[in-house]
This record gives sequence, structure tokens and C-alpha cells, in this order.
Amino acid sequence: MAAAPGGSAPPAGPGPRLGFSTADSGVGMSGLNPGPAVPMKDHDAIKLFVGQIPRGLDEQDLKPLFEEFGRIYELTVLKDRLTGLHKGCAFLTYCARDSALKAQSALHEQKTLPGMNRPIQVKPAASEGRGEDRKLFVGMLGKQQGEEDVRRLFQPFGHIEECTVLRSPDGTSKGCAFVKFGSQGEAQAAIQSLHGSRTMAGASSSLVVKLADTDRERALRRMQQMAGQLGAFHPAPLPLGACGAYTTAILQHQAALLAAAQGPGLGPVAAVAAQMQHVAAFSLVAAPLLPAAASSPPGGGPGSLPGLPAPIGVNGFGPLTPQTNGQPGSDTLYNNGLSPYPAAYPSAYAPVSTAFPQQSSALPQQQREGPEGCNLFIYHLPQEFGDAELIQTFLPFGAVVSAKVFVDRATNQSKCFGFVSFDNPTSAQTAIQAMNGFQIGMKRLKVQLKRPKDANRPY
DNA sequence: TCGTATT
Repeated sequence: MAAAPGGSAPPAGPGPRLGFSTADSGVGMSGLNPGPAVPMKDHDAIKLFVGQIPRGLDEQDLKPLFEEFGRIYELTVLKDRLTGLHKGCAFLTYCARDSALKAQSALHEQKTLPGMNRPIQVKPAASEGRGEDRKLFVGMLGKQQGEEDVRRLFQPFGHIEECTVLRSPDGTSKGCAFVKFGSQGEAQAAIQSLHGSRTMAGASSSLVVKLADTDRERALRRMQQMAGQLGAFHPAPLPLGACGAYTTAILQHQAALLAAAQGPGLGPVAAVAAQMQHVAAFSLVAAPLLPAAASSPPGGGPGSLPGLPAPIGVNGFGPLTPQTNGQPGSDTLYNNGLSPYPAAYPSAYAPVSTAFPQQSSALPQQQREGPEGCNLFIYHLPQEFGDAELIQTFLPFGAVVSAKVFVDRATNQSKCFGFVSFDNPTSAQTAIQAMNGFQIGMKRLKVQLKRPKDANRPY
């Protein structure tokens, strides 16, 4: 019964909509009549992704905003499948393709919903095929073929929105082009008929007609190229320098942790030991660089390291012989990412969660904000830092509620910034003191309080 | 360079 309230206007039914197919259908009467109980959608309708939605808004709240642009076929707020938590985004399909286009141009990056820092996102969902399903890459053209020739070739298949021959700086054709059709069907027809169908004058092989790369594919391709280049360089001396820098950072990191913890407890060492998982391989190679690194205090950052015990430096680079407590079996420190903290730290640094020492590790980590003053913005993170490393880095300063490194969706590469939230402001301040300015390679971490939500905004 | 979320 939760579905479609019969009869009268008020749809008030707070029914557990599974996506709230906006069967708004104006008139109440649900299924029985042959009427349009469920609105039809165009065959070429576009499913839109809507991002930057305040977590407090559900489908009912959003509906009015989007209905301005046409009848909604379906609107679904994304929720975490386990927790049911609002993920801050939604899928939206209009009955008419045109409505989607209008909504996108009117709303995308144009309007910021209450409580959000950034403007709403309204764009074709990633699942919408390739997003650029109307755009073709054409290869194996003759060098002498220009836009007009290419147009003539593709004209029979539909409306050409765009036609570009790729050229070198000197103007000569690269023998390929992009052709964008008005619809996916037209593009597909062209592929069917033209791909491999003939060999153009001066081309070495038959005509290539395929969908153009998506952004993601382009990004991946670039990444592969870069990886290839790195591979080629690998035997060269360059990497050692890089390792040295990174090693330096880790060493300084140790110092920072030590200083912050204000004590020789095994906590910091344990945390660093965990870090070492990631650099053990480098460490061996870079070992000779260590003493220098150890003797130079991290400028601007955590300040001096009064008594950085020599054993620590040495210890760090004998990855399998941590000296934390002299126990031979202490390599267990390496395998339980988050656990060392509660037991090992002085109470001042182990605020709350001591009662459940081992539990923090497995939580789904839905990103959350802590209270005001507890949320840090961190910039200049090492490229290789992920959420886990971020947690490790800040765990020594208190209970980390969440840690998130931003990642480029297309490449999966870190954007080198992220957030860490503690459950109390003191931990956040301690972390800032210890880690802001902390040098890694040529860069220094920037660690500061996250901007409050309403900053940057008139009212 | 300020919470990124794609069923």
C-alpha cells in the first residue's frame, strides 16, 4: 500500500519509496486504468547524475527543484546499501531528453544548495554509456583530406554537429578526425557502414571509425604512457634521489610523531612502524642517506627533535627489527594497521575509544565531519597517500573519525589533498602543531582547520 | 586547495 495513494491529490504517503519513480501522474489513480500511471520517457532520455546534494534532502525535497524543467520520470537519492546513509548525490531521469538538457544547463555548477560549499552537479550519469556516444574517432584518413571531405563521407548517416581534422602545428593533417553526430544512432550507423569499408588514398590501412575515447579512457591512456616512461627510466640513478627524499620525510615524520607524543612511549614508534610497511623496500636502498636526514630538523614544522633517539632512525631502517620493546615477535606491529594507538598512547592522546581498542579498523568509513574545530584540511599530500596512510599519519594525535584523500575519478590518482576529522578540537590542534609545514620531498604539508561551511558565502 | 557522491 505504500505505493501510489489512490484517489486524491495529497501524495503525502511517506512511503518507503525505492527510488520514488515519480509516478506523480498528476491524477492519483494508480495502475488500474490504461492511463499513464507511470510516465513514459523518451527513448533517448538521459539519466543525469546530481551531485552536491545536502544530506538532509530526500526525493520529495528535491522534486520541486527539478520539476521546473519538465516531468520527472525517476529520481533516486543514492544511499549506502549497508547503512542507508544519504550519499549526497542522486540519479535523475526526465521523461524528455530536452528537459534533461535544460536542467543541466540551468543548474550544473550554477546554484549551490543550502549548506553546501560547492555548486550542484547536474550531468549525464557515468552509466550513460560513454557519455560521448555520438562522437567518433576517424582514423586512417588520407593526409590530404580536409573537413569537407570528411563531412561528405559521414553526411549520409545523420546530422554532423562537429567535424575536426587533427593537424600538426604546421597544419598538415594527422590523418584522423573527430566527427560528432546529433545522436548515438547516427554515430552507430556510421561505424557500421564505414569502419574498415575502404582504404583512403595515401592511407596505410583501411578506414577506422570508432567511438572516441571518453575522458576516462584518455586519462587511463595517459597514465599508461607515463608508467611506460617511468619504467624506461627506472634503472637510472634518479629514483634513488626520490627515495632519499621520501625517506627523509618518513624520518621527519617519526620525529614529529615523537615530539607530539611528548614521550618515549612505543606509540609513535608503532605508528611509524606501520608507515614503514609502505617504504621498507625503499628504506634499504636509501639507508646511506639516513644520518644526514636525521640530523636536519624539519624546518618550520614540528620544530626540533631534542632527543630523537638514535635507535629510532636505525630501527626504521631495519624494518624487521623494531626496537619498540625488544621483543623478537614485535613485528606484529606491522600488521594491524590501526591498533597500536589506543593501548600505546598516553591517555591525553587516546581520548575515547580505549574501550574498544581493536575495533576501529573495519568500519565502512563513511566520511563524516567532526564537530566544528575538529576537521582538518590537508594539502600537499604525497601522491601515494591514500585514506589508510592519512589515517596512520594522524592517528597519533587523537581519535580519527574519518580521513579522506580526494581522488581523481578518471585516473584514480590522488589529488594530493584530503580531510581528517577528529572527535575533539584538541586533537585537531595538536595535529596542526605537529604536522603543518611537515616536509615531504620538496613540499611541505599544509595542515589547517577546514573552512567552515558558510565561509565564502554572502549570507 | 576545502567532504568525491555514479544505483
